[in-house]
Amino acid sequence: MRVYNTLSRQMEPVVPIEGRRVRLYTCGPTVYNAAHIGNFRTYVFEDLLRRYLKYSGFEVTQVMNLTDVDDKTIRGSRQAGVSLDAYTAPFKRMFFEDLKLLNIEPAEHYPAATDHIAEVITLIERLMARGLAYTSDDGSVYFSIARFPGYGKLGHIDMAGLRAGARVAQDEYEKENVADFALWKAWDADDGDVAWDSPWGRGRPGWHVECSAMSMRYLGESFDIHTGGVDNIFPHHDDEIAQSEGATGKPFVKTWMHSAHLIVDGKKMSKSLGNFHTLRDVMARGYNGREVRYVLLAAHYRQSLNFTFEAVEAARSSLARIDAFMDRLKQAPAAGSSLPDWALQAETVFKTSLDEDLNISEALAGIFEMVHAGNRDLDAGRIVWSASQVLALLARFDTVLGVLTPPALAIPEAVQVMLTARAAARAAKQWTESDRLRDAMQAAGWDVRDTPEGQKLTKR
RNA sequence: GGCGCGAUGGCCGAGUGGCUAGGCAGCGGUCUGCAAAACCGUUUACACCGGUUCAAUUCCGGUUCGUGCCUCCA
Repeated sequence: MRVYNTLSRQMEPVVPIEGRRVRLYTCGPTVYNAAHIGNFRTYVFEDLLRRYLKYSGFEVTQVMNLTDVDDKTIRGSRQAGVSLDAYTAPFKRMFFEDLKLLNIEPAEHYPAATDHIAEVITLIERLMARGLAYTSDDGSVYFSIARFPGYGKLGHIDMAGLRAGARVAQDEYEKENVADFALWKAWDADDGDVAWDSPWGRGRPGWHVECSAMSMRYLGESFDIHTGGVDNIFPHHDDEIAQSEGATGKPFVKTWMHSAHLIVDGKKMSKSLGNFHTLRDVMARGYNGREVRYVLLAAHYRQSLNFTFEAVEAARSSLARIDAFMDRLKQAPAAGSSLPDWALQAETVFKTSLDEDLNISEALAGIFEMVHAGNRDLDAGRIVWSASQVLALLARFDTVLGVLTPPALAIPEAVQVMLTARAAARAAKQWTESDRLRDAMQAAGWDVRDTPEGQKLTKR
């Protein structure tokens, strides 16, 4: 398996530092609101990576952090008039619910920043001891980028060429260099009661430092893969490299992987354009997590993805096609004991495609070609292969894709009654009554079609 | 200004120096009481201008348009 490493800007083979275990750190959410579908694009990409590593025979230890203390969470809790914990708790809960809706496999660890203040302080002390950090008069601690050679290597930022721009806050005059970043922020009135004791006085951690502290705690000082959205390359991930390598003197991360952004209707998602969607917004329009997952999954992770409701509709139809094929396989007579050639080919395509930087589009194309070939055989009654083995192969694909298993159908009582009545009407060849019941079920959101095995229901 | 990415048929989205990606939608047919599903067939491509080459959607240069980052945004 090869992946694109942002650090080297090249494709590189995945070779774990230790044995077959891949240690993976994935930047998680800041829990100050409901995550939007753009966030989930990244989490779905990370889930694909995790699942495919396992499919390829690696073991995975994944960490996803929860940022539960920063400017936004503090501001939110103050506005709501509740404690920081009380403010972030529901967003944490909602985040895990959303992961479940999208069938994202749980990581091994979900450390929260507020539970790791001790680790943060220890890390800052190491940086102080090595002369890479300094305190300001108000009791904040900054990282000195001038004392860390190679700062900006991930984002390929040439610090000499940076414009001293409008986005540098006015009140940060205490820093030696405008690009120095806070490791520890001294308490001020806006922080309310959010503060921890430290050797430098009361305060709270800077943003970047939590990721270094928590990744080292759970994955060690050097680990295999670190991921996030492209916007995190600089400064966040470059700052992590500076802090971590500055403190340990060891390489921090071997491979950096970044997902491109999602756009909506061809434009950047923003609240002012009215194209800003949370997962719940999309589901409120009648789509399910599986359909959304398919849309987010189906495009290559380094390509920006255009999210439209038309695409969700297309995802629904595509999935229905696969569902119908799997249904047919379940009904197929027991015949041969091995896989047909077209299934073996799909397996090869699946592997060679995903091996090459997770080329999901090609892998899915391989599956659709398999559906096509399988249907043709089924129509022709040319079944000299084992349907159950084909189903088992699809199930193995699904350990990676997580979209092939349709949600269980809970048929409402009223629909069940109509279904039974319609079966009777059909037996008596009362077509008018049969059609009336079909329309009624359709109005209730259920499509019914007639097959040699009887009626089949599909939820719309 | 610096460092990047992209432009493929009605829509989404792979890929390749010569050989049908795939999905959705459309059209014709088979099947069906009628449908649906499925299958078969089928229409619409590689932004523009040059160059390299026997051959360019693919490589190189330029143009246009879009887009990301450049100090706490996945």
